[in-house]
Amino acid sequence: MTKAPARARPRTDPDCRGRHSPRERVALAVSICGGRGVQMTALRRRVLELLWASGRPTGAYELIEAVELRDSRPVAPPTVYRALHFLMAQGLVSRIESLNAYVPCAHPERDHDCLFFICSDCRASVELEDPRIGGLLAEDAAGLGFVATRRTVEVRGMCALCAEAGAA
Amino acid sequence: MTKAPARARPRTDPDCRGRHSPRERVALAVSICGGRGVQMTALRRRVLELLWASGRPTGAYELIEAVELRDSRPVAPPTVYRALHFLMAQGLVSRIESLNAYVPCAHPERDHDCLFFICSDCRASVELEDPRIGGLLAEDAAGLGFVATRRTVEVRGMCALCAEAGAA
DNA sequence: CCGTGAAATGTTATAATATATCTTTTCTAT
DNA sequence: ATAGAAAAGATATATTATAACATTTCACGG
Repeated sequence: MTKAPARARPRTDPDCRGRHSPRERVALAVSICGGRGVQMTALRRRVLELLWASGRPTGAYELIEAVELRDSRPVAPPTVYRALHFLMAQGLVSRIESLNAYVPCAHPERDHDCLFFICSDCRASVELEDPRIGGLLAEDAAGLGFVATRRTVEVRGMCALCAEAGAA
Repeated sequence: MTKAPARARPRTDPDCRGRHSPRERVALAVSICGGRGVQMTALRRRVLELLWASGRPTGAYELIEAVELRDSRPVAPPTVYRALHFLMAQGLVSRIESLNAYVPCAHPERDHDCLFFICSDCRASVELEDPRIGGLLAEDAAGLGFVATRRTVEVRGMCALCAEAGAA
């Protein structure tokens, strides 16, 4: 008699940054694009690098400045917005709607359903996967006859570090 | 031996509009504000009325025009934005982040956790309550030591009516 | 009733975010 | 090499939201 399959559990993965460097992240993205036959151009790559380097949700205009700084040339908004649209379409970046900001996706290799915890204090965000939530949303959608294509789940509040600092 | 408490179930309530007129909705809001000792002014009330009348998520600038039309006078953005902030603070209106748009809350009398299903085709939105999702989010937050204050859950896709129309 | 202070609103200007459109460059595949 | 497609550059503008300060309104105590 085999063991019952484990219940789906949230995949806490708050800081893969510690285990995978931005360089590795970008290399993975390049490889994913290669496998899909889409172009990870220099600009798109630069935007992704900067997002990984930033460490927190980053606005489009901040990215524009960062690209200008890094590449020593003027860059207009559509340039960066186009790169962001591409990266989002490839699942390499997510937009945090409640911040008008962008974050690199921790696990682009999996087909994800991102769930963000955003600290109102330090503005950091943590990405989690919890397949149970997707399951409930699917169930609710089915009850409405609704065909879901995209899910946005964002939780605002205070992260453990800031709560600790505040309590001190 | 008493029956076990029923499991929490989603409260499907896609169209209370059919059962409660906008007038009733606004009257309820007025009464809630009265009970809280906050002022439901003419302007705030007008904005709420227009949101109920609209029947779909409505942008701030659309509301500005609607107020101007209804009240035959020019209205500047801060006027409407302030009313929206008030209504959101009272739980009478929610912002749909992924649309930059506002909707009246179906059940301001309950302390809710709104969950929106937004049709990309007809732009309508349906509000649902599913306490199970709040529960999972709370659990995930606790696992991170995160203290949640606000939840945004938005599902994009196609509603039953549009899917049907499209399939035809 | 009247004044007073707080809350709300009016007014003007501007910030922040995002896209439309057209041109030029670069890349891919033959 | 070169044609066609994709990407990026450039310019202008649309959309969403707030800052800052002036004026009005309103509840309440005198």
